[in-house]
Amino acid sequence: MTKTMVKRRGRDPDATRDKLLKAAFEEIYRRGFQAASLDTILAKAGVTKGALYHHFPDKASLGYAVVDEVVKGFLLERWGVSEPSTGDPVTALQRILRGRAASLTPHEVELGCPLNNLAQEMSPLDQRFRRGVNATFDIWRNAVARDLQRGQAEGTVRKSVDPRKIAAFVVASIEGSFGLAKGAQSAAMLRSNLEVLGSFLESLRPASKALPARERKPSRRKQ
Amino acid sequence: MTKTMVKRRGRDPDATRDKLLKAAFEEIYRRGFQAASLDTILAKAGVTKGALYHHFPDKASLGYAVVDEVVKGFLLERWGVSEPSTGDPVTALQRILRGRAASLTPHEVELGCPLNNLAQEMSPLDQRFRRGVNATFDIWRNAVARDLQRGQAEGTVRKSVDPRKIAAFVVASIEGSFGLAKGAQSAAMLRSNLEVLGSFLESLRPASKALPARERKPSRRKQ
DNA sequence: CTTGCCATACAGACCGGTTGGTATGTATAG
DNA sequence: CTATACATACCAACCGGTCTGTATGGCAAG
Repeated sequence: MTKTMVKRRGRDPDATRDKLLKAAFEEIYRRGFQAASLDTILAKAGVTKGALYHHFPDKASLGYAVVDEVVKGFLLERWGVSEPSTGDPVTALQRILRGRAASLTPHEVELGCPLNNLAQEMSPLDQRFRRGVNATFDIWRNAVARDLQRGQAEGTVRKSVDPRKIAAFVVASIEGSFGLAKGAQSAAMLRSNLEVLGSFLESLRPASKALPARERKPSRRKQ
Repeated sequence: MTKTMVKRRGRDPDATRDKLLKAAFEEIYRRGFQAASLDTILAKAGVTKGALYHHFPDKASLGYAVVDEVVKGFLLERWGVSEPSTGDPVTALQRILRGRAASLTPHEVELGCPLNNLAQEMSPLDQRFRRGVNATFDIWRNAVARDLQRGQAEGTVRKSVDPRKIAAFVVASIEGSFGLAKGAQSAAMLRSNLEVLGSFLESLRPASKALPARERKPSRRKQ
């Protein structure tokens, strides 16, 4: 109890590290990695260069840590990759899309997806950045692909489609939608795109016998 | 004949400007706008600061000019927006997608779409950048929407869809595909995504009577 | 045709500010 | 006492931008 409790005064290296990561994330999210100023990050975190270079060997390593320890979890949680999904994956994905569309903030419409921002800026410039960012995207893609595959086994997804290809397309469409909406500064465009993507997902269902399947009532059970 | 001919030696302000624009485009494409060094651009263009600041008031204006005079034409030409399309727009779009998929270079897989790069980096930081970039995207989106609308009038596109929403989604999917493929450094992923998008476009056709419409033979005429 | 002029079109030195990074000093916890 | 966890002063490199100097080429005057 004396270990990690009530130690706010004096030394607390973990808290210092966290403050650095959080401040770095915000600054990088706003200006991009290369344009992010260490002095600004330091000021925002309320620490000095000594603290920074005690915890990280250089600016790049701080960036890697932001990807691995902040952005990654942020994204996977926001897109429902963390918790396992059950039931029909098309409906599950559509629900996530609708949820995201409903909970959009002006802030994230303006700044876009932090992981995609880093991917676009740093991929050609830094292999380690690229690997780290792409690893997270891979987790997302694999999760979607696995769900679709399960859907195929359970008969809720057409077997003629390639789950991995669809998954890659879904993720790309989402990120592209965020990116273009950011350029257009239009939450409406983003919502519309997510909606179209949802209707595309509808086409992944197996063709029911002579029934247009335009509307579908999800049973109101929590699963 | 004495005006613009054989004047390669001595003064040629237009040529100087073009060299600056081209060098700036390449440097910005590689490093991003903010990280693009004027000295590098000048070295690549083979001119000096005096020339640069004679033709452009500052770095930002050089960037705007790159968008308007280099990237814009580059993109619109590459995606068939310049020449008007005739006939069924779904098939036309699919052909463009296949053409792009077939002509991908490792260079553009590595660096992505120059316009989208600028959009992602600069949109939140510089209103004029954002407007310029978004204006070009708007031209593209409008062209696609107009084609789809014409398709609706001609009976080759379902009337239940919103052309503008589909157009925005198509452009977003393409840009997202380039972005994610750039992060994954995978031309295969990019091609696969464009292929999936092509199959999505297929679903825009009006439902023919009791015929799965999986395959379709485009008549080999140049249309 | 020639001469002189002057706006144009650069060249290149220079500048203050900011950058990431380092070196050294010091207080704290164990 | 010692390793950890910072704080602070400092640095060379580079940044975008400015300033001054100069050569060119068209044009008007003679």
